[in-house]
Amino acid sequence: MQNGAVNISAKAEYAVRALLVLAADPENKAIPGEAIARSQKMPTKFVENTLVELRRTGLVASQRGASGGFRLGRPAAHITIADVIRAVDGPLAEVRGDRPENAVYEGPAQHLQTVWVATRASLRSVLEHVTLADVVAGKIPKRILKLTEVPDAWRPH
Amino acid sequence: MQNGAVNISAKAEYAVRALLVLAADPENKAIPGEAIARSQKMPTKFVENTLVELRRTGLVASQRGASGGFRLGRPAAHITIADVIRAVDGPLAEVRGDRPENAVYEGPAQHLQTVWVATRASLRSVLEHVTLADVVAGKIPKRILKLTEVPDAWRPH
DNA sequence: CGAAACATGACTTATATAGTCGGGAATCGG
DNA sequence: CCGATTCCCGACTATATAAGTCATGTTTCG
Repeated sequence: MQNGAVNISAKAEYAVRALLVLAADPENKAIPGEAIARSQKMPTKFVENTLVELRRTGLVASQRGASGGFRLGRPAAHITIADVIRAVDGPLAEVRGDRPENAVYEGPAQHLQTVWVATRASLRSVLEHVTLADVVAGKIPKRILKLTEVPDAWRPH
Repeated sequence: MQNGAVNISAKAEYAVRALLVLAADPENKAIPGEAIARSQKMPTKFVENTLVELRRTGLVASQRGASGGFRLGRPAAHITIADVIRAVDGPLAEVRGDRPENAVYEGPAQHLQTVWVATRASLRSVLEHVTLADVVAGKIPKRILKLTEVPDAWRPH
């Protein structure tokens, strides 16, 4: 009972922050892995390894050699936070290691599946609708900002 | 990259299902751990251990000896899914093992914290508003049901 | 008293997480 | 074409969590 039910892993968090650094360059020029990691005070090799993984999924492009580095694979406005998290951590939401739609129950738990599906849907409604460009510009979509304005949204429950 | 970013653990899922069995009894009489586990085909000892944990948090009450068992600690309409998950898995949402409000960033990642807080808020908006009684009765709040009606809500993305 | 049932803690096994490390392969600048 | 830069790849480690199992003790009803 140490980890929360939802846990954005270190790897996923680093990945998002690294891509935000790339997204912040309007010319999308190559930036070395070490510079990316240093600018956000993240563990260099770990982040580099993760960036290479992201290249395989096409989210970033890379160039070797002197004056090489990483750049975004497509415009920052077309990469959502969900895209990044899925690329490094797999499906957004699972129940007992399986997808919510496969969680089928009997008896009094019958309708629990609906709750899990709704949970995933609510996650998607946030993470699939914020792009890297949004975060860099500080322009979070209004509907999502509103969620942070409910009483106690910034406090533990 | 085996586990999704959000993972309802086996323990949490068993806990919810066990409490649903209790919630389904309108007289709230004591039900033995073994009967609870068997009725939902869950591992007996594991579930029993979890129920004892839930007793410590007050969500269930227990009685030893012959004709003993477990019963809900308060009305099913006053226990939300979030209550159960928190009791067994801790905080609903964390980022790199810490609470979202503590995730503070510099530079282009500055506004990322807002995204994490919104994510937690959206989770809460579902899990804190469905009670055990709702699930047993199959009466999921309309606002939440609506989430499951968006296109592809029941399909992997 | 004896059977039923909760209570507790130790134990096991497997997997995931969060990294580090070393060397190889490409590429650019001079 | 040489050498510095930088990505690329795989192996390795340590720690923790997850998901159970098991043995034993303690209450309590009938």
